[in-house]
Amino acid sequence: MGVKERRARQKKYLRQEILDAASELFVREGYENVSMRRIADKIEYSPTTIYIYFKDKADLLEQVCKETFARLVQRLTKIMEQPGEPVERLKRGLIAYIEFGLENPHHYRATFMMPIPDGLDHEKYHQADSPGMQAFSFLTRGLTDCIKAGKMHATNVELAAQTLWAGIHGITSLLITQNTFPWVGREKVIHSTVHTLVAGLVR
Amino acid sequence: MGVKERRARQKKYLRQEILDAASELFVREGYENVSMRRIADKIEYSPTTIYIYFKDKADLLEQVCKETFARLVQRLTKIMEQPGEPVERLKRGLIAYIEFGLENPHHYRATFMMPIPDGLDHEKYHQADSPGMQAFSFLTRGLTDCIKAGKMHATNVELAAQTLWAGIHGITSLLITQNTFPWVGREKVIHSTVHTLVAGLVR
DNA sequence: AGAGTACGATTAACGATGTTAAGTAAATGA
DNA sequence: TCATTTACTTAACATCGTTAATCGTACTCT
Repeated sequence: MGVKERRARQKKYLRQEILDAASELFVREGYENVSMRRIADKIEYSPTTIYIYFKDKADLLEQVCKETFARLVQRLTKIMEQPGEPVERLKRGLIAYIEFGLENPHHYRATFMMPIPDGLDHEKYHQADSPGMQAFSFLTRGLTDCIKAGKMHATNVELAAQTLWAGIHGITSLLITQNTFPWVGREKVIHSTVHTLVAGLVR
Repeated sequence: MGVKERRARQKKYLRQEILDAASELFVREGYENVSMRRIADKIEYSPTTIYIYFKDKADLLEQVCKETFARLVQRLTKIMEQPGEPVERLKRGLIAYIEFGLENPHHYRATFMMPIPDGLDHEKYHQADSPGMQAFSFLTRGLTDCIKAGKMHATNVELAAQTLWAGIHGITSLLITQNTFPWVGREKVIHSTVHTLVAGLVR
């Protein structure tokens, strides 16, 4: 009776293969420069096959990004588990977020720099279990840790977290899109942003 | 002999008409949802006519954004001319920038949230006279005003300006793309971002 | 005034895109 | 063994940005 299962396994395998091919192409050339036909060529299937496994191109991208951001969550978890001074830990988390975005510019762009599709997924998009939201929740956790340790005044944690997010998203996205801008130095401006944000909050 | 001039005037007129039509459509529906044919329909010309006045669709968008950002520069100039406490003035400028971005989300997205085209315009893109750079220069000017007034320590003005830009760009772009996110309140988070940034810098 | 020309604008077409409908062939279940 | 489901493909549609070829006319020059 293991037939059904074998088929399901094969199906899952091809799905993953599509995901991998799409991911590699998206990473290398960017979402809008990759066509469904190119992805299909890469895995040596017909273009329409992809539509059996994914609703459309946007859905495919969404799944690819989900995978990628799960890795970010993993990385942040590791940082937050480490002991030590909570403010320094928070800073390390912020920097990890930024570096992750710069390592995966196309995925980052797709998840945080694209207009949310017109579909009525208004709620679905910011569900707590989505990798994006999970990553965000690390901010509030890191902040409460700082407050508990008396390193920060407890005003409005949610507001502070959103402020932090804005800041690190800002430098991440700017470095991605404006990479020809005469930055004073990538590392420098990353550090300065993180430092300024935290300094502005601890005060 | 005014013939040449009349023709030039007519040409300029149509060019402006294309610009206006494109701008309105871009604003209403976003760059990628507007086709050349739609723009042509709106002004009741053939699609190919647009190519007489603009190199391609990207060029058209660039010119549209140029126009829009000239308005931002105008607004910032007005703010910077006003007398008063320089830190407060800087803050007003930052908020004006953010509000401008939120008022013109499609243009803002086009100029600051899109990957810079592969063309070798690496230098052309960040020329000092481009509206984007002009807007940025207000930051350094606002900062030096603060330093001169003794309200801020003079460390690295350029670095501080870039940090500020990252921050205000962050909240602007996030509010544009993640408009379904459960923000604690648009005004609140804008104010918090601006406040945190300057607080982190003055210290 | 008439021939030549330059130029604004158009028609037609190309290649590529995302996506759907219809069809095929093989594996499955009765 | 025959019907049905399943995985996949071929063909096609509508639309896109863009180019080439062409048309018509207002202008220039002799």
